[in-house]
Amino acid sequence: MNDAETKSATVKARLPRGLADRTPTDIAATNRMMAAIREIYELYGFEAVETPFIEYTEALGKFLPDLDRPNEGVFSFQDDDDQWLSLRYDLTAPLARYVAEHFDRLPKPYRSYRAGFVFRNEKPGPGRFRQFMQFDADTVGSASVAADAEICMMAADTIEKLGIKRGDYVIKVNNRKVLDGVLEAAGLGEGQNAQKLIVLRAIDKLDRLGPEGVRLLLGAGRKDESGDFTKGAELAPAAIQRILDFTAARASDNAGTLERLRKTVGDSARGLEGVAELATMADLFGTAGYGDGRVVIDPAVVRGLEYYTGPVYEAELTFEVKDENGRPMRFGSVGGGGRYDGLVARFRGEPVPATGFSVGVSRLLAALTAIHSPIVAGEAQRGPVVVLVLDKDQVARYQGFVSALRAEGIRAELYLGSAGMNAQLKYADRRRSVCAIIQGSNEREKGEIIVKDLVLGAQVANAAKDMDRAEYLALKERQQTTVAEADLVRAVRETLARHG
RNA sequence: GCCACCAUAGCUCAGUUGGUUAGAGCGCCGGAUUGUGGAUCCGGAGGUCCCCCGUUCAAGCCGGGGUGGUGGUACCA
Repeated sequence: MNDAETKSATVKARLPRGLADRTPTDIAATNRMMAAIREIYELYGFEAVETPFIEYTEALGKFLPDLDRPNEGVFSFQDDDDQWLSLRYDLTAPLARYVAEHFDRLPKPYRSYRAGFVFRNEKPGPGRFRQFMQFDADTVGSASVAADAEICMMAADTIEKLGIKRGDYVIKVNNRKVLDGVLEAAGLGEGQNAQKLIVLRAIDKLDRLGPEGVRLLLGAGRKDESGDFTKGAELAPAAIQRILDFTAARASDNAGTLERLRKTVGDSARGLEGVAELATMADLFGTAGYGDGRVVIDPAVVRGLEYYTGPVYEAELTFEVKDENGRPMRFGSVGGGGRYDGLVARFRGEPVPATGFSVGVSRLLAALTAIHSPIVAGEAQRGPVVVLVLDKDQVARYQGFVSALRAEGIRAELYLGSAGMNAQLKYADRRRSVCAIIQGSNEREKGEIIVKDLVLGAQVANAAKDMDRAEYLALKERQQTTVAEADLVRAVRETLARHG
């Protein structure tokens, strides 16, 4: 095979878009985040459960019966019996399936948490991935808004536990029933679900498009800068104004917001029920001390998902995140949730109230990385002790040093490459090893080994940039100690102890 | 899906009105030191200039088409 053929036969190493490899640093940062979240969730009395990545598509509610295939947004494939399977796109639908399947043996209300990757076949962007990690907590079997309020407060605790300061985030709360009431008052009744959905999506864009953009979407439609036209909800001007009043109803405090909401829903019974729920939650927040800006009622929050039936919540970072070119990055919410009283009922036929919250771990990690947060910028782990190979015919002897260290529980490895001493030390440096073990013929004849302290060496090198070579070499000598082979473990222990 | 912009070494980029053998910095590998990483100096490897077609004596550069990427927008069940 000539070069050209070799080249064309080579597979290009590339990752599909929207997916990411995780480096040791990423993994360590994620683990720290997960541990923090778990600690709060368990403190609140939630217990762990885990479901698989794959579910029947119909269990996820993503099968399109009219088209006889799953929704495009989910990764799907057919089993050998032709049944459609899908990768889960969130952790809520699989939980609903789990609870329905094991209903009789679960304590009710059932409080559980779970973490894992979810998959969405959508166009990726900054903070948007096709595989990403979520960390959810849900209470199934309680219709009380106390369950919703608790989850909002836990969300606040969780975000803070992740090292985000009070004031740098906010948990926004709204209620779908209030929105329903507003739509009712605006003349949109039961049968107009398609239009309701358009309204929902339009309100969801409020932060990007502003009230005027949303007004267009609620009316005839909106043409964006690129000339693309989005069809609107075709509502009457009075109805549009009522909806915009609703989204702008947030006042300086929760009591003021509730007062405005009462006016906006008019005499819609459902709307008033929603306002009453929000009032009860506001009381709970106030009593628990979360009414200080950590949890606020914000009617502009609706969330895009259809299945929410009552309170909805969203966790937002309030500081601006910029990319390396200084441009602001749009991350969206770093968590959210709400009440979904209908999801379990799909499996059981009887209503089972449920509410839950989801932390977008991947998105949060991306945001924290972008601002160089110390939570995610922790030092990479120290590497193992590296035993150098100076004489290739002495490998067995070197391997013996490695075994002796491992037997004492000290992480150690034999250099397995083929490079010279220089490169071997570079390797140990790259591995962030604390020390390297060196034995050439001179030492071997005396039954000795050298323990070279790489951390101390780095410190000396930094402080010694402009000394002459002789001085530099003299200092270098101090970074290594020569001991008898029998003292190997003791000498390594001392070196490790010096650097924590 | 629609719109805009972009594509030259592992990375960030330069490359003249179209003109021989396409460059820099960083990184990587090696040496200076029988046998000592990170500083310094020296050397080396590394390229289908995204692909195809066209214009031309001549294309990294011009034209057309494609592919890929980025951003916005839509969709996000």
